[in-house]
Amino acid sequence: MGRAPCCDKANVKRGPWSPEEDSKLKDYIEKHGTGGNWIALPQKAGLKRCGKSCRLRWLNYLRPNIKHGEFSDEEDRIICSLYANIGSRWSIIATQLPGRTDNDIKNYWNTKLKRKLMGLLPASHQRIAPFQQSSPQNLSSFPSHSHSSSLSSSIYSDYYNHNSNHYYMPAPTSSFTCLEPISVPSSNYTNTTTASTLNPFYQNQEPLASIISPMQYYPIKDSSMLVFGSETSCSSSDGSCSQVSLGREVKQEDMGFQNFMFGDHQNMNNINHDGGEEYVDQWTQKPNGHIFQTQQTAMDYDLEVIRNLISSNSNSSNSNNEYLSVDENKTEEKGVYYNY
DNA sequence: AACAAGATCAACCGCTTAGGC
DNA sequence: CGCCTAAGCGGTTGATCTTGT
Repeated sequence: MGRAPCCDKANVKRGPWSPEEDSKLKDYIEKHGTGGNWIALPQKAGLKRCGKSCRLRWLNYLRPNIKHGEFSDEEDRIICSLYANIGSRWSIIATQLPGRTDNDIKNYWNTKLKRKLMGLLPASHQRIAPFQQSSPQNLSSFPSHSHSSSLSSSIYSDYYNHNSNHYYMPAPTSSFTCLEPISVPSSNYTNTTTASTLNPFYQNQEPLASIISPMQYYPIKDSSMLVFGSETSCSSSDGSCSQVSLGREVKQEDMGFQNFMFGDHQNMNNINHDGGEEYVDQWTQKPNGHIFQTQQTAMDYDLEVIRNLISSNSNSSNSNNEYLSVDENKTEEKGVYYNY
C-alpha cells in the first residue's frame, strides 16, 4: 500500500500567507524540523495549509539565508551561462546561487533577465519574437550593442578585457560572453580545490566555470579536466541542505544531455580535431551504469543559442522538448552505451 | 486623480521520479 | 513487479504593485 493522501484540498487554506501563518510555520520548523514529512507538518504546526504549500512557503520565503532583492551582475552571468548549458533547470541553477531559490531565479529570468538579453530591441518591441526580426548578422553583432544594458556591459567587460587570466572562446562569428567571463587560471585544472581557490567568487561553491561550459576550457593546451567538488550550499529545491553536486549527484536526466565533466575520472574526455573543427568526445557515466558518449563542437553555446532557447520556449508549451531539440543540434550522440 | 497597461512575484497546478508497500 | 503516494520540479496563473497617459 502507499501512503496517506496529501491533504483534503477542500479543507485547506489557500492564497497568500499571513504573518501569523509564517510565524507558526517558521517556529515549528525551527523547533522540530520538517521531520521529513511535509504532509503531516501543517497539522502538527497548527496550520490549515496543504503540506505542499507549507513546503513551498518555507523553501521560497521563510528558510534562513534566503536572499531577496536585486540580482547582481555576477548572478546574471551565472544564470544565463547555466541556462545556455542546461536550460530551465532552475533548481540546479539555484544551487549555484546561494540564497536564491529556483522560484526566484525562474521569475527573475522570465521577467527581467530574458529581456535584458533580448534588450537589443527597444522596450516597446520586446514582446515581438526577436528571431523573427533579426538576421543572423544582426545577432552576431551583439557585442557592438553591449553598452545598451547593464547586464550586457558587465558581461562584455570581460569579453573585451582579454588577458591571460581569462579563458574564453569567443565564437568566431557570434560572441556571447555570458558563457565566458568566469576567470580561470591559466594552468590546467586537475581538481576542484584549484578552481575554487583561484576563483574567489566560487569559494565554498562548485567551481562554476566547469559547469558553465566545460567545452569552453578544453582548448587550453591539452586535456584540462575540470572536476566538481561537493556542494554544501543549500539547494532551493528541497531545503534540506543535502549535498548537491552537479558532478556527483546530478539526476540522470541532467546528465544525459549535459556534458558535465565528472570527478573520479568517470568521464574521459578527449579532444579531437576533425577537419579543423575541434570537438570533444565525452564519456559520461549515467547513474544507471551506462556510459554515454557524446560529441560536441568546440564552439559550444553562444548568445544565439540562448536567444534561440528563449525564442523556441516562447513558441512552445513544451520548453523541455524545445531545449532538447536545440541541444540535439549541437550534440551528436553516438548512441554507444556500455553496460557495467 | 483616475484609469489602463505593464511588471512583478508568490502561489498554485500538474507532471515526473523515487520509494514504500 | 505493480500500485500508490510524497517529494521535487518547472510552467503557469493571478493578485498586487508600478508606471504611463
